[in-house]
Amino acid sequence: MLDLRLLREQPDAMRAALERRGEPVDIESILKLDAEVRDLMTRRDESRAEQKRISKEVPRLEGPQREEAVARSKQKGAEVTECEGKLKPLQAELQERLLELPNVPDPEVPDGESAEQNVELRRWGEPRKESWMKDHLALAESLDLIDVKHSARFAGSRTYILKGDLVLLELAVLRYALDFIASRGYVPHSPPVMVRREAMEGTGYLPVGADQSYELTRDDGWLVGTSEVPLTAIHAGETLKEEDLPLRYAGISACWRREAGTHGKDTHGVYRVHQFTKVEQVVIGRNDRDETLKLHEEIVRNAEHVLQALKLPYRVVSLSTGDLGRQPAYTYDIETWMPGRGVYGETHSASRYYDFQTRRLNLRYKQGSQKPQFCHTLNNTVIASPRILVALLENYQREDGTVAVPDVLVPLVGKEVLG
RNA sequence: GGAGAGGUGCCGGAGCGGUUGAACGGGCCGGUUUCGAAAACCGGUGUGGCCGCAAGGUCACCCAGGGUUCGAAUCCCUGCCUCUCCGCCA
Repeated sequence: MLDLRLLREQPDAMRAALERRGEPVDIESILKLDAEVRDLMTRRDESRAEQKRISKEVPRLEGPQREEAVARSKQKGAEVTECEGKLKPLQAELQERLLELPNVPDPEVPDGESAEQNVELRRWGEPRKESWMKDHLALAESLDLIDVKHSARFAGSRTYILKGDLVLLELAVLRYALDFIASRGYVPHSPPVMVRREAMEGTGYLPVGADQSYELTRDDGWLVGTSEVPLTAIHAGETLKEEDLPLRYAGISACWRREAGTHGKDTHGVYRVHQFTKVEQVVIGRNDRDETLKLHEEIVRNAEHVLQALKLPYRVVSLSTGDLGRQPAYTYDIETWMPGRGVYGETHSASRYYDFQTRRLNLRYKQGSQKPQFCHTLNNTVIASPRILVALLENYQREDGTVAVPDVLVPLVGKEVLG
């Protein structure tokens, strides 16, 4: 959520910044609503102040004087009720409109209409693509490591069954990622993946984007698409102590995505699925842009470190305004080389939000007697499976049709070759 | 699923219809005292909205949302959460 004060004070600059996302933004009608709301609030408060004054007199009065005071107080009460009747729907609408606005892209975000205009920042490793290489599904099926035919029958599209050694590899890579991120001071959390509306709304996944999440209709609940949601919501409504920041959290959880609007896209194998497991890093920091930029670099480098340990070639790109999600102000994606696809595929997404999420969550901090301020938030993937398995299988396959286990995972898998 | 108890400020804990933003104790901050510290004593100690250059004014907030009343932390209803007991089940 954006700062209403900023919208009031510099509407033109805000509109221009938001419209870089390629959609027209109607700030005027929001400001009009805001003005009406404030006017009604003033009138409401004045009536209520008068009513309070009168009703304090009541116990000291008797007879007709008392009757008269009660009547006047009642009159003021009616005015209050009238103002509130008008105020409520307007406030609800204003809140709704504010929740619908996306974040302001940072000036550094490259202009663009889509992922085509994302800017590559750096590459690591040597991408390999040999003629004998298979894609991950053909490879895994030949080794009996993935079964999508049976899962489709009883669980639907975009589902999968990992089997045999691949289960060990998945657990190993998740464990490796968790151990690594914990060693960097990120406290591991295994959070609920079923959360209330407020947590989804507070992190920006609602109301816009509701069609991307699974809603539990019998109960008040939503399945999260990432543990960013529960981890960022942990301290919602609290005022943290400045000296405790930044909080570095890691989450491991199941993640659920409806993938609405992606029919026919990435349908092969387990690249794009409805349920997956992810180790995530979340940072809750001070309202300090320089520090936030440093933390952003930190979480990207953390992920790069894991990919380098796994010896997977990757590149880092800066998302353009056309590819940037609604909540982040800036996002780096890390794309890992996938020989089967012959391209780099997105495996990580590292975003900074500034105070966009914390305004929604009412998550603040303060130092001593200073005024509370909204925290900044950031997050990034550490490892997401099965997508990372696509990269591991395809990059580690050998000409004889077997798959090697990355050195750093051998102790965790308990073997050097899959199959 | 059934029965009961309860949710008050940083913490503990009063208040149960009017002058209570909230007694009292603890914590924390500042001061007095001290060579220094402890103890003691004195003072201070929430957040948000609106108006205002400011000083300040005003409204709201005692889990949340409704209601009763001239007036609610206090009464009523609903929801959420916690605890105890019973049932059921991993």
